Amino acid sequence: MSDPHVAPKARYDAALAGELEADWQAWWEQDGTWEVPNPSGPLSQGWAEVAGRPKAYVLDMFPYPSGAGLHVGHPLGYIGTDVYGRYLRMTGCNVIHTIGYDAFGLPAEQYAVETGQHPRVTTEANIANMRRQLKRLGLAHDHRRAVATTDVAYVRWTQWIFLQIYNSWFDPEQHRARPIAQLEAKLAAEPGWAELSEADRRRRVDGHRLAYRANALVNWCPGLGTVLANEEVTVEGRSDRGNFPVYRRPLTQWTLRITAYADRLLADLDTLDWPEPVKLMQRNWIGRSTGATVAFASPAGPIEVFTTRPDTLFGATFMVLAPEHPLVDELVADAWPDGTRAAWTGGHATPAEAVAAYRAAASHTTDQDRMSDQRTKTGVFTGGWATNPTTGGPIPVFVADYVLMGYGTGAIMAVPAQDERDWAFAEAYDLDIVRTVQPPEGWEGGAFTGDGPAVNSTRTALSLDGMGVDEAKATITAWLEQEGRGKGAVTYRLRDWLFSRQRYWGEPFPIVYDDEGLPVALPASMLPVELPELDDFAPRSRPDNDTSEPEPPLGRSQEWAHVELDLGDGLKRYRRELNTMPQWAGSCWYYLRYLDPTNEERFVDREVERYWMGSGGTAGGVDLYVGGVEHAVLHLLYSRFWHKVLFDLEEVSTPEPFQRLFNQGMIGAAAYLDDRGVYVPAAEVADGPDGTFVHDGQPVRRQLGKMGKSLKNSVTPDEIYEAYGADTLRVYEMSMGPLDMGRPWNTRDIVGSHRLLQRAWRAVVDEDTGAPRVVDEAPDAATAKVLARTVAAVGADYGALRFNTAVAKINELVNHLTKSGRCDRESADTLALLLAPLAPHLAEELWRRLGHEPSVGRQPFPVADPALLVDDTVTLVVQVNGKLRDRIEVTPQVTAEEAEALALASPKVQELLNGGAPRKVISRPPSLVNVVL
RNA sequence: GCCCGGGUGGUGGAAUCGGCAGACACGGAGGACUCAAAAUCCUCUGCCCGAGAGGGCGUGCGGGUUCAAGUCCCGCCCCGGGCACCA
Repeated sequence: MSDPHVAPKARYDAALAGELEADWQAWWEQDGTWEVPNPSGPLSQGWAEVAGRPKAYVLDMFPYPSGAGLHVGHPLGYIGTDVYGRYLRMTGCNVIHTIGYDAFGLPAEQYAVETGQHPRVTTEANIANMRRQLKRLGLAHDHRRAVATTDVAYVRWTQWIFLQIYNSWFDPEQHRARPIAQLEAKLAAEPGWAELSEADRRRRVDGHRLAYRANALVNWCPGLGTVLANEEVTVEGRSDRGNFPVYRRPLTQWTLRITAYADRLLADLDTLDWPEPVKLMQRNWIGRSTGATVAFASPAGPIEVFTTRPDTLFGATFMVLAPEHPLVDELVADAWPDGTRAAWTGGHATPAEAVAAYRAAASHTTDQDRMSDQRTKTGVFTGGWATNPTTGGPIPVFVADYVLMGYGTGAIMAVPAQDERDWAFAEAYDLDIVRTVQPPEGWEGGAFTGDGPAVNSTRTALSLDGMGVDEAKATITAWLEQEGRGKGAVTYRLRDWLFSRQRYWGEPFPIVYDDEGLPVALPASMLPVELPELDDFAPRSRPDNDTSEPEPPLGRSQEWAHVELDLGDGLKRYRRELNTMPQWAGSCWYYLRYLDPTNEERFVDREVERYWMGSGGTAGGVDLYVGGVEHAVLHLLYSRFWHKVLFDLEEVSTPEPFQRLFNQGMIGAAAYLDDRGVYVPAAEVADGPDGTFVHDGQPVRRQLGKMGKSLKNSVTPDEIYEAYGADTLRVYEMSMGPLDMGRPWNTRDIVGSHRLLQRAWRAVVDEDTGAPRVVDEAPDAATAKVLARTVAAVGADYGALRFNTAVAKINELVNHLTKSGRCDRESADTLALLLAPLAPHLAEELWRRLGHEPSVGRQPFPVADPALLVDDTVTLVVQVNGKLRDRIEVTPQVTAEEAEALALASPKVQELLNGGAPRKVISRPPSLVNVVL
């Protein structure tokens, strides 16, 4: 007796999907289906077959191997690039695609501090788990090329690139980096060089390198014995972990001279096919401002300011210095001078007292707080006066934290009439306001920042009155230059890149210090510099009042920190650099290592790099780079900077790394809170009445946002693999909406994608026997048309990353085949080919059962017969006054006159015309006629 | 506050060039098959009025341009993301 509960044995369900997905993944692996050859070197086997094809470099932003593993939001981009890469391969491209791991970083180190487990151990375990989860998706990656930034062989070349940067300087004349030896030769020819000591010469040269040491403020937390990242510091200025006080203190840090490249980083954005918002963010981040520097005379010497509005100089009625500005101490007067107004003193007896109190308060204010808007302006008078160079009159000098030491010169001339912040400060502190730009009639606001004729701007030989802003700027700048009081200048918001971290789990610097304390670069032959083994990763806690130098974890290993080396002048003792590089270092160049992952001679072979990064008439580089918009600035800017240095040094062939960038959206999810504000498992929430939500009989509140463990709304790919298989997950994620838009995850909807694959399977394969059920006949006329339309549309959609509409078109084809109840061979073959990029395991299986040799992924993508794309008749829409009134089937060749006649003859139109004549007829054959009454 | 996205049925979304709004899917309703159910297949499914034929309304809100607006322009509202008190 047969059990009626058992489904047909060859039905495409989760079990069968899981089985054939495992089989095909094993087959691909063994066959090397997705391995792609290089033009030369160890990976060049099979090159001859593909040499003539166009190349395509498809790249994902690589993941951090977190211990939490993946949720279904993570692989969205990876599936997108996989479908795209598979499609390109089927259209004849030589596609390179793989994925690696950005594996240095804080979480592994913190875990090590807590458990004593070596970060390498946890990192490798996490990578293994993530690799398993990703492999299950069936991505067409060349796994031979996968690298992790923590691989010793990879670290070696990260260090090597650092050495290239270190051993370079930026030549402002040629506007590019050049080897440091060329600078040395140039300096040696200058007078006075011979008199310098050896150490002074080195200091001179070091001052020009692209990697240099400078003092920078760090978040030092004695209680934890470590330096903290900004995100580890609370708004109250205490440590996230342990709630210890955190102090901003200067520390000698490695810094990369990215500002030298500001202009090129800005200009070359125009050559890139990137989303405009990302370009805009980079432009704003670089923040180029043009204006002038102006020197104001003061008893403490000239105070230099930068302004974008030199035309308003006559209206500068006071100056403001940042609390950290070095001239503040010299400006502070012994007593409040004559002319000091009550509001200026902050209630203190002397300027010194007032400034000291203000500075103390400012040092407790966090950056975040200082940057927050709408905060009332605070400040205090220094008791010092400066001279406005145009009017010659004295103006008071204030200290206020709305001026930042890190931007411009750390000092401003305040022009309240034309600057909103200065206006607010002037109002609060009873300062003079002089308009130098005439606001429009009826202006009632405060500061006027727009264009208008200059007023109140005349003094003996100089007058700006009546000029517009641009003319006034040019005139005053020329005057400043002539008087030697200033000159035209460009300032950037971009600052040099702080490149060292007081961490264990990062790349050690290939730098040692000699007995004079000067840095010496190790030769490339001594790379890699490996991390010392430590047993205890926990930093030593110190008392709060401890002011000794923070010591990075690498200092823990004394035998590592001190070495005896022969660096060309005999065996000597050196002290190693104890800082490590930031996580950004490894992610700056991984796309180059994918190209040539095992090369021991170079970071990437020249010929291999030229081939894969080569340009098709554009700036060149990676053909498609997909990742989250959260990397719009830092990673993408740092990476472009490294690439440009390597380009200048002729190590890579293109000026830009990523020709085309695409930001995939984030998969969000609903989280639910009960009336106590506690998250309840989202999977257990049911719909209540009137759009409300219920958990366990109690109403709960919905909150849309990210997916996360703590929000109790995480869905892992593993549960979806289990319930439907990987192909269903792929199809679902691609069908949810446009790839670049965020969208909520909804497990309920997946079944639709599963049913699509089931129906496709059922159209081709007999569910009872597993044999193909195709008829060896040509498709009927209607089917042939549907096929052609689908092929054309799906191909276009794949190529344009419109996967959601591609899925819809395939759905229509499958619906047609299901409805016709008959599947001819051409339809079946075509269906398998169309599905190959999207649902590759199912497509391989259909292809094999249809009697073909694998792999379907190596077949050419179908091309539609253009004759079948032309319809015999089209629907002519007939509107009266813009409203749809009738539809008429016409030939596509219908003329405007014919269409108009047909429309007017329509009974509907006749009825509405009611014997009269239309006022006007718009005829747009063959799609539309609009009759205007 | 500024900058960038977005707002279309019960839900996710489609409409790529100013020309039929709502493709496709989820959910829902009904039917076929079945002893019954699951699965599958078929039909319907924006809202309102109407027995029906049909009619009216409809893409966040208010205006405008146009023969014609989801799409273009002006002014608002709401949601999401980003940020720099940048002189």
